[in-house]
Amino acid sequence: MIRNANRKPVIDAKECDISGWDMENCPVRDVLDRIAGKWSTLLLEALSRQPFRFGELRRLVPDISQRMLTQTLRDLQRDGYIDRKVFPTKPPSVEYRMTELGHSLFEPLSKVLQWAEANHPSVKAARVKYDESELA
Amino acid sequence: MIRNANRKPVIDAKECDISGWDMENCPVRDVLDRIAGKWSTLLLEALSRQPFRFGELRRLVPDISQRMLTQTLRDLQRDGYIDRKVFPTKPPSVEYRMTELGHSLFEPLSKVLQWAEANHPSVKAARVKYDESELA
DNA sequence: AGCGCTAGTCTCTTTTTGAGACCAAAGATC
DNA sequence: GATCTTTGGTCTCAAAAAGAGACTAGCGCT
Repeated sequence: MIRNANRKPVIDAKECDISGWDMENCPVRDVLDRIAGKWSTLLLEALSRQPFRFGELRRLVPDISQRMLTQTLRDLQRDGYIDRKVFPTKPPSVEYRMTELGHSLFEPLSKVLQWAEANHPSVKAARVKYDESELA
Repeated sequence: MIRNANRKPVIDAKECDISGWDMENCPVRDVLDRIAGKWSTLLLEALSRQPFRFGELRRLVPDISQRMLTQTLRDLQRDGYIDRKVFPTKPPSVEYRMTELGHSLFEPLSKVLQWAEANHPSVKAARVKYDESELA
């Protein structure tokens, strides 16, 4: 006998909210939407090591456009992860340096990076397996 | 005396490569580009608790479009973080369940989520401060 | 005189994302 | 028995975001 699709859901959505998930004004989303960008993590990793100047970062991440570099740095600065310091040279040079807040964020974040490095083979294997099964 | 902007860079990009950063075939980028999406983390958090069906996830994350839900789930499945199980009901029902790999990823990832929740006030404060200084 | 360096901005094109209609078959409702 | 709902999607079109590349200004070097 085929079960009805309208079987009872695994759990009601409202119950899940109770278990500590507030959709409106969600802190996790608010914070993560910023560091989840394509370039944010990369820049944070670089700056976690030491301060860098704009051009250095550009050379360090060759396939980032100047536009996105500027924008991502500004976003990170706005959220308080990095400091921007302008030296009154001609032409002016700018140094980006990770703040305390940035370092405290990077601590757990680096664990994810380590996981990524360690489990890259598993992920690649999963992809191959998926693509093969799709092909059929 | 004003320093020349052509002062020696803090460090040469090549040196940074030596300290363990391979730009081509970078595992960190390859893995993170997937979980860095706007929705991935949200779905992983939900599925880390328990399996959910498509419609349940849609109701749980109300502002995701069906299109992006489908696509994100497929990406997560392809990378081996979740399993997709179809029940031959009419209409068919589909259950998404986190794999072992997914759980092992979520362990460090949840630390970042916790950080986000804990430090949300600091981030919001930083934004206010930044916006005020920009306003001037 | 001409080139390169600095840290960006501006514009244009391409890619990604979002909103919503549409699907087919079965169950529930009226 | 006609209609409405529900399932898990796909398809199309519009809007937003990202990428590519030109352009800026003042100084040093050749």
